[in-house]
Amino acid sequence: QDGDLDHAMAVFKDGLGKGLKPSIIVYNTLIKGLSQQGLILPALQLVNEMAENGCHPNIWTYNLVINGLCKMGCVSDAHNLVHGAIAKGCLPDIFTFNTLIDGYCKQLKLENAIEMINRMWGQGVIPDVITYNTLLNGLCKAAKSEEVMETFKAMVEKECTPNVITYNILLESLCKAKKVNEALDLLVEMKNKGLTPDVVSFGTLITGFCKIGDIDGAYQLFRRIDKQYEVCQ
RNA sequence: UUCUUCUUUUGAG
Repeated sequence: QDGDLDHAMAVFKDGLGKGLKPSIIVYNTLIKGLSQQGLILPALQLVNEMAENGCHPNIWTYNLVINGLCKMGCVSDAHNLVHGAIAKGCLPDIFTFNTLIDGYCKQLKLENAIEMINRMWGQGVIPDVITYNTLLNGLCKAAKSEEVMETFKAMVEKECTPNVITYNILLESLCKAKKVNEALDLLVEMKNKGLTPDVVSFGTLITGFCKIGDIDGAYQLFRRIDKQYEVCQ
């Protein structure tokens, strides 16, 4: 977790040398660390070796490497690894799909992202709030504000309940389209839905007001943060 | 007593 993989690997090898049997959790932890640092080949090497020590990679194991690849922007490699996982009997789960969808969205390959969502339905994996948030964020970053709102409606129709992160993305999308007043309305709407705007909600709005040069509006929002915390405490 | 996925804000050019 601190990113000190050299140390972690040293301890791991030391344990192996002393005849200790690693658990799959130990493997997954190491694979996560390696993958997050972009050390994909060493990570895959562990994936290949672990069976020898009685630990068979599970879908979590593959998800960690898939995530590492996606975060590096190597989404097609990630997609290939999904097929590798399937070949080893590990079926993609909601995490696999959400990770890949985020990878495509971060590359603004939105058609690919949407295609993955369709494929999820086909495989009986139901898109969840994270799936929709991920796609909404991709559409937002691509400045497709109309499609953001359409997708938001679609998720509600599919009985997927938006959370604070959903609204934060919508707020950013509206701010990006310079529709700050609609964003303020949305702040009210989220409260009506029982959701409490958080520090990201306000930060997003304040940035939006600043970008259109409305410093007074930004400052008023800033002062509202204090009020909200007074209510909470 | 969590091994995996989603949101805002930064600098330089």
